[in-house]
Amino acid sequence: MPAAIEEATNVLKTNNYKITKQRLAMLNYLVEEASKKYVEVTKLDAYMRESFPKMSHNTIYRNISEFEDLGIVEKQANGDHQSVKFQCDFKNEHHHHFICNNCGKVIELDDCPLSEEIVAQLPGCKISGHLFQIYGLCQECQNLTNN
Amino acid sequence: MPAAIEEATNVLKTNNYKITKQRLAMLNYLVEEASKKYVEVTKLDAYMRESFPKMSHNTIYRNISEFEDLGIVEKQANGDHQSVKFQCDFKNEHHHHFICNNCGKVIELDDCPLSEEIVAQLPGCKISGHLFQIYGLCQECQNLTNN
DNA sequence: TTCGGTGCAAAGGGTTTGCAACCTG
DNA sequence: CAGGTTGCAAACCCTTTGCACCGAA
Repeated sequence: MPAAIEEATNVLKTNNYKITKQRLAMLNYLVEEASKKYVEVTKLDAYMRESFPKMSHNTIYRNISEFEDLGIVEKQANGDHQSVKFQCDFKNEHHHHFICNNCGKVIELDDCPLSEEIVAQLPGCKISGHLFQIYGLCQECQNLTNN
Repeated sequence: MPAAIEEATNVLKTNNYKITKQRLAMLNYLVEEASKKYVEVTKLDAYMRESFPKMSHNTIYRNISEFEDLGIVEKQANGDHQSVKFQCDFKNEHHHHFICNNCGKVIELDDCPLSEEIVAQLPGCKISGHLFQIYGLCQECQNLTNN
């Protein structure tokens, strides 16, 4: 069993969630397909139901939601679609991403742009979070579209 | 007629869109309610159909989409909801926002965090855009929730 | 054995579509 | 008057819900 999946199942166990075939199948897919890029939830749903025809939307969506609560998965609303990414480390380290518009690939950035000068522009505001993402085409996808 | 609406109708005319009662009603609402904050499209839809019971979803959603194409409106996907904000100046000046999680109020920031150091971390990538938003509670909403 | 997890099927909510009638320019 | 725009109603897609059965611990 890959380390990432073992980590994830430990998180589940620790939080009194049971390890089921369906959850393992979803984790497998996420580790394979969504470790370095965001995958649309609808694609995950379609894939799971193709591979395991009896699996229900119910199971898929509820588990994704639980994975999110546990920090196993990161969810974001990009355009009209919800996408998820497997959280390789569960340390919840603060980081930002470049995201390829074509393939969804993610590149982590070193810096966080939330400087003190910016905070100073928001007197009286209680800041609870922020979002910083860069969009574009990764090198591979540029090559593809040039052909 | 408020200047903002005149500006918007000019954009419409310039692009060969007709000025209809419905579009004016929507612009009015947007100028009133969505000039300094994001408003959920569903709220706009509900309000328009309450004020003008014969107005159809069709009209509302298509017009919002056209307004977006023309730069009259800014759309964003926040969580599960689509929200829109009226673009006060159509100059498409580059700026970022603090957005209040409670009332949707927007405060413009002076700085853009896309530095050269960050770009340098993405060799070979073609950057097409970026997003930087700070979330939290504005002063007014903090006071409300404390009561 | 127990209760959390699942499959099934149906409902729900937001958004889009097709088309005839309408109205702006 | 013509073609863009609208209203109506239904379809659509994604997601959630209710409930009886199942199976991990």
